[in-house]
Amino acid sequence: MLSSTEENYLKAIYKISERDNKAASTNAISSEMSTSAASVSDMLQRLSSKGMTHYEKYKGVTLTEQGNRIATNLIRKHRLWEVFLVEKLNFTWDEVHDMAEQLEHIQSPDLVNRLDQFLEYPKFDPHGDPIPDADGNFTHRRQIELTNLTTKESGTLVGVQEDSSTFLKYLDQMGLSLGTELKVLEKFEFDGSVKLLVNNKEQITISNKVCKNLFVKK
Amino acid sequence: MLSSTEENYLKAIYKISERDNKAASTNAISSEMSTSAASVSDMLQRLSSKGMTHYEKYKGVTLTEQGNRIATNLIRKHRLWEVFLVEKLNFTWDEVHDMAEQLEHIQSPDLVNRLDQFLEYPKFDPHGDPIPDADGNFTHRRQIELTNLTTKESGTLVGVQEDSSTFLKYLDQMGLSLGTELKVLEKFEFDGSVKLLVNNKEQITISNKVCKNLFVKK
DNA sequence: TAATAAATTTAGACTAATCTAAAAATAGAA
DNA sequence: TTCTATTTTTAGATTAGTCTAAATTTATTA
Ligand SMILES: [Mn+2]
Ligand SMILES: [Mn+2]
Ligand SMILES: [Mn+2]
Ligand SMILES: [Mn+2]
Repeated sequence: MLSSTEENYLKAIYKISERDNKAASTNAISSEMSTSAASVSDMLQRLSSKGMTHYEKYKGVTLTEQGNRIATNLIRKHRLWEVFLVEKLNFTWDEVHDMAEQLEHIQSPDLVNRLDQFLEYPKFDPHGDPIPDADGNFTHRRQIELTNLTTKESGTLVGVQEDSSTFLKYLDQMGLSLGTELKVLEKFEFDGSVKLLVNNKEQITISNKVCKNLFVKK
Repeated sequence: MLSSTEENYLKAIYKISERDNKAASTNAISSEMSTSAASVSDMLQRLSSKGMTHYEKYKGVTLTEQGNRIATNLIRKHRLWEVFLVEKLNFTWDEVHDMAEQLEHIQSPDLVNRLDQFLEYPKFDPHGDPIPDADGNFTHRRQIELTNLTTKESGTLVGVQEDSSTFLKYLDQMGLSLGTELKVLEKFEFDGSVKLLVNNKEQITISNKVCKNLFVKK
């Protein structure tokens, strides 16, 4: 059985490996978790001795099959709890992450599966992220960055990259939520900002940085 | 903000003070929590320096108003989560305690109240224990120990003292659950065991020890 | 390729929570 | 009331997780 701290390291390693498609470096983990590189280095040895990671000094870490299974299950729990908080307790999508960070560490052989059943097996969380099933399989969704749409192309907002509260509240204010229909009216070369038609009604302009954090389906 | 460990100490102190109607002794806490008396002694000083307890060396501890508020809220969270697990996720009453022990430590200003609303403000948990409201007020229930019923008296089972899984499973096997109608047919002086009529149907005999753990309402 | 910069690991220290063993204080019995 | 048993506290160690500073290794650049 792992501590919450160890579990968080596994999640960070999973996230980084997935993003960069290579072994997670000490510094990358350190910055992801806001801890010192020294602490990370220390923890990597412990996780390896517990069979959770493959680790060679100075070369970074990857998850073992067991480590991967635990990380995936944490993501499953995190996202199912987020669905619960939004669907059943009526929290907004910007409020749930911190609670889910705690709830994902609840140890119980059965709880997550009962929750899954209670929620009727949702495939995506409130931020559009896929929820792995009990075997760790994700539903793959063909989604592209909003920046990849060309002028006059349309798409549906299906996901966000960031899930910080400030970013999500900004989206709310702009009238953007999952399911919103978007049409690219104009792309400004100068700073990469984009003028959009939202749900065939309002026009808004958003920065390149915001665009990069939005996923759409054509 | 307190650690889970500190919170557990407050709960133990609350429980003991309530049961014995006096300051909780180091040994009582030690045995309640299965830790050494030395650890307890150490923790009591820390909790006092944080303003959670009134503590005088060798005299035991009581909770301050703040300590009491936190302990009560922990009990509120624990019991509401138990209701959730039984009512919504269909766990049985003997399965939920350990999960609730973890869930009660989730920190969120709002979660417990949303949960309370979602569950439609239950007044009692699956073991018949009262759930304090957001202000810390308990619904008092006039309940008596089954041992206090005399021969030929009847009552409804409304609560259990113990909530260990083994005890609850035993009750299930005997056909006893909250709401069950009981009539005392005979009391055996020799060992304090009692013959009962259950729901005006079956007859069972239970030991004195079991009796002491059952609460009924006449 | 050699020097320098960056990344990583090691060394040593700190805190929370725990323990055992020893010392001190309180309570109970003679 | 004095001795003894019990309870409680203190002393000293240990482990997980963290830190800063120093040492080491790897990568980059001249
Ligand atoms: Mn999240
Ligand atoms: Mn999410
Ligand atoms: Mn319980
Ligand atoms: Mn209960």
